[in-house]
Amino acid sequence: MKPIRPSIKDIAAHLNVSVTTVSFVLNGKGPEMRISEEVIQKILGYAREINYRPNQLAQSLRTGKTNVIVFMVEDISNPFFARLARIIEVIAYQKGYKVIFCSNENDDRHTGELLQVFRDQQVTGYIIIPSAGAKKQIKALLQEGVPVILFDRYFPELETNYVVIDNENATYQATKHLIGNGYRKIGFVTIAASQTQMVDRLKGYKKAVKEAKLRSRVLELPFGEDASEGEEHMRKFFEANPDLDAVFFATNYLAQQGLLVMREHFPGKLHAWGIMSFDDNEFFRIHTPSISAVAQPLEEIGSKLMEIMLDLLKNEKKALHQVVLTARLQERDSSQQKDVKSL
Amino acid sequence: MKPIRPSIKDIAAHLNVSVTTVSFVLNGKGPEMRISEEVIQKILGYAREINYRPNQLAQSLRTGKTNVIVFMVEDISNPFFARLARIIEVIAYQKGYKVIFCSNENDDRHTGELLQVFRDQQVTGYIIIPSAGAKKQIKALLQEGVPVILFDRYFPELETNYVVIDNENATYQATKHLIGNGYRKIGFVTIAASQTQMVDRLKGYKKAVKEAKLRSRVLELPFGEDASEGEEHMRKFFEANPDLDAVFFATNYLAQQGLLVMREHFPGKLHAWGIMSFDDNEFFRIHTPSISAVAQPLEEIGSKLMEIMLDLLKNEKKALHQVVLTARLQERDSSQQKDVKSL
DNA sequence: TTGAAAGCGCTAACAC
DNA sequence: GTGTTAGCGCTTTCAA
Repeated sequence: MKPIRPSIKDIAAHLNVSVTTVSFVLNGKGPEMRISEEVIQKILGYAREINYRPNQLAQSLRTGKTNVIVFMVEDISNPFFARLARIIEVIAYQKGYKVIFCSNENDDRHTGELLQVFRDQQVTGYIIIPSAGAKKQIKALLQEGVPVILFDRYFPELETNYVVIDNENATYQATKHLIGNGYRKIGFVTIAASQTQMVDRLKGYKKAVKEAKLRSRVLELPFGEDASEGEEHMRKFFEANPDLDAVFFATNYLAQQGLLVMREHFPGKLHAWGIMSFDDNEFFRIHTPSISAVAQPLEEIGSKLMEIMLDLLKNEKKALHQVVLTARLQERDSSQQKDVKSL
Repeated sequence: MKPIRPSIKDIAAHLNVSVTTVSFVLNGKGPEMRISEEVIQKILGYAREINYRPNQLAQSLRTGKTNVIVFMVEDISNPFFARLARIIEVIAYQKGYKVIFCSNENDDRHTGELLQVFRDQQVTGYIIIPSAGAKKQIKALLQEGVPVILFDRYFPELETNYVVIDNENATYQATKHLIGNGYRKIGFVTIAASQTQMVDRLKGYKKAVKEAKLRSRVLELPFGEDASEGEEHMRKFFEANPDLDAVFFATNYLAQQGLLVMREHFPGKLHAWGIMSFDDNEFFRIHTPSISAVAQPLEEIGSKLMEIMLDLLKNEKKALHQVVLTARLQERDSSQQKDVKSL
């Protein structure tokens, strides 16, 4: 039933030329190999006629290139990653690459296992958000010489390509924005993690608070907690700090949990407090009050990642690309002038 | 620099056995082929020692099986699809399959192009949300004999595997719930599409409304509009129907757009109207008022899809799996008893 | 200018 | 029980 797909051999046989000639022509090396125009046209024409499509498996086996790019994130169902995936996908398919995606759940063992699988698959390139302790695995990958790009965070000690945003400056500016709008007792909710991006965000907050001679009030949630535990911690933190007048969530899921806590336990604060989140989100526009956020430039991150990837794939001598992009502060109602808000 | 990966041949050479023996043993056919326990252990031991991993490309070229499953949805950045992707992913990797995902943008040409690419890649199985006019492409795929499962919607005229939910009954029940809670003038916002799931949702709404001897008020947005056009249409619809006391959005992104419109142009209605959405969402819990929704059983859909896929992959004689799952009504504040609400 | 042939790593029919 | 060998479909060196 399954129609036998024509192979290069069939073409050669039909046209009374050798497979070599066909292969050369099909790979655009006809002119280079000085194959006669007549033969070239004959082959191209027939290939089109029978709708010839090369067997990519065979091609890959031979060349060692699979044209598959892995996109590994913490959790593909996180809207931030999902939207990025979408952007990467579009560019990759345009350029003839396929994307395999996967979630490492921020777990080192899982990261290692997945990378093992992909190595077996001879994956062509990697775009990775590394889990906290994945330095060794990443290093091993680098040593194989395959293109690897980290993003969102990176290992300063490792000479890798990466695309990140200026987390420190972004939180610094956003915190200053809150201060500028009259907030003085700003809580910062983050997770206890040594990952560069979280460290930098905390740094930015502390810098702004210190400059304004305010006291920093940080809640560091234990790493790896589930949502309900996090919510419980936040509830206690808000309770223990009744004088807070603003809160800054260091990631979008922390904001999500925090908003829920506020809604359920401190409904009054929802409109009284200044609220700021890292990572923007469609729903922050819809929420009442609408939530101000540090918006990562998703399009830019995605296209930069692919631009670098394509460059690494093309050029034998691999340059080092380390890109820091600027985030944008999306001001909304939740961070409006304090006095105006509390009216 | 790149360490040469040991091949089956290396093992054979090192152990003074033939590649056949090695191949059999490694594929667990040792006992079947009555290869001596001693040789089996020797091969297994050495393979483990040098950390042998088969070249999957060669394996695939030979067997024609790639162990790659395609997961094609409208838009992977839609949270509904992203969460489903996550569920599929976990199961697939556990079973030794890889998942390639892609978005067809609900566009037939795009669907066709993607399928072409995957056919070239010798993809092992397909899980697809078909775009509206993709019947022909799906049919072609079926004829190749590869496992195909549709979900979310399907083509009744095509004998395919599918996993869907009982859209009609779900909207019927949800509409009855609104009616039961005192709402009488319920608008239904949907898109003009012939896709089974949208047709069924509208049907369910109409049935409930008719049974209650109420008038149906439907806004059918033109297919393929962008968000801002949709919002404009909704604004006009709400304006033209000032007596509405509830609104039912037929998809999560329509709800998203609608909530924004209400927030910006009819803030009073946000608390006065009954609101219901199809497809649940984390943010519906956080929203004020929290939004009631018809929740699709994501876990169940995902595991059912993979269960069917694994069955199709395993069994030569392929059974037909047509599964209809039940959605769950998630009642929240936005659909509370009308009189209670308007207090 | 074109063709023959080796071989990528693996499977499996067939031979011994 | 184990080995020989012919491919899977393609690229590429070498020879003509």
